[in-house]
Amino acid sequence: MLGSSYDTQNCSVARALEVVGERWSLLVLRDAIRGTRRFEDFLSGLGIARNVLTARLNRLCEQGVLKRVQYQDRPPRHEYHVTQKGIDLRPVLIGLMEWGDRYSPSPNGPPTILTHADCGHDLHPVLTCGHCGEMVDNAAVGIRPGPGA
Amino acid sequence: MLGSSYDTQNCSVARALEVVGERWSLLVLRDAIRGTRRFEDFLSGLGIARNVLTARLNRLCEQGVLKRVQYQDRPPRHEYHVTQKGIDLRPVLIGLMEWGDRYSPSPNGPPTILTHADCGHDLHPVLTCGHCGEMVDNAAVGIRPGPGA
DNA sequence: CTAATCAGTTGCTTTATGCAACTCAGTGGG
DNA sequence: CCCACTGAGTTGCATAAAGCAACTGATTAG
Repeated sequence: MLGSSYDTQNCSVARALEVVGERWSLLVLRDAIRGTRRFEDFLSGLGIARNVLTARLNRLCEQGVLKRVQYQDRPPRHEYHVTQKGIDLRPVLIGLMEWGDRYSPSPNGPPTILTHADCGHDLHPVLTCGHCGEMVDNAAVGIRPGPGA
Repeated sequence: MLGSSYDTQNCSVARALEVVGERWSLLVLRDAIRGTRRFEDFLSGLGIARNVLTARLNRLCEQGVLKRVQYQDRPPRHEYHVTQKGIDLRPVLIGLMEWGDRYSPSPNGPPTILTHADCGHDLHPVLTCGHCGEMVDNAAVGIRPGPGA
C-alpha cells in the first residue's frame, strides 16, 4: 500500500484491510469465490489493468487468501484457487452485497442472488449472536476493550 | 476514485465499494460508529493525512453515510454523525474484525470485543439464513443470477 | 498582544493505477 | 518451415491519489 499503512493502529479491521483493502482486492476475491481461476478470466471479468491484476493476485497469494496451482507444464501455467482463509471473507462480501443492493440498487433488481442449499430459499443472511442465537440489531451491540487494547 | 472506476460491472459488491472502498473510508466509518465525531479526533485516531480526511469525510457525507451537523457558530464548526446507512455497514466491519482477529491476531488478544446487550455475553456474530434461521456455512451458499443480471 | 484550538486549504513529493505495447513459450494450420 | 494465436505476464509512460508540512482564518484563553 502507500507509504504509511494502517499499521499505526491496533485494530483488527485495519489488519484485515491491510490484506484485502487495496483497490480491486475484494473484487478479485469475489470472482475467485464464484469460480474464476485464470488470469485472463479475472481480467475480462473485472476490467482491471493487467499489471494491477498481477500485483493483486501475488499479494493475495502471499497472504494465503489465494493459492497458486500449476495446471500444466509446457508452458507452465497456473490457476488461482481460493483458500479457506479466502472463503472466510465471504461474510464480508455478503455484507457489502446486501448493503449495495439496499442503497445503490441496480435498476432491474439485484444482479446476483444467493441461495441457501439447506433450505432451498433465497438467502438474506442476518447476524445472530453466537451465544444466545438472537438476531443482533445494531442498537444491541456494545464495544469494550479487549486484552490487546 | 481513479479514472475508470468499478462501474463497468453490474455487481452490488462493486457498487458498495464505490462508496466505501477507498483507502481509509471504512476506518473513518469504524471510528464514527465508535463515537468519534470531530475532525481532529478522526485525525489523531487514524493517522490519516488532513487533506485525505477532508476528502473522505466529504465523500461519506455526499453518499449519506455520514451527516455533517453544526454544533456551534462563531466560529462555525461541525461534527460528523453516522446515519442509518452508515450503521448498516456494521456487519461488514464486524466481518472484517472477526476475520482480522482470526488470521492476523494481535499478540495479546483482540483489541476490541463486541458485547451483546440483549444477553450480556461477548458477541461473535454468525450469519444465519433469514428464512430458515439455520447458521449458514459457506458450503451451503449458492449463487444464481437475479433479475438485474 | 500573544498563544492556542479547530477545521480546513495549498503546494509539493511519493506511490498507485491505467493503458498500451511488448515478451516468451508453446499450439494449430497451411 | 512460417505465421498467427493464446495465456500469462512485464515494461514504460501518463495520470490520479495519498502523504507531509506549512499556512489560513475565526475565535477564545491568558
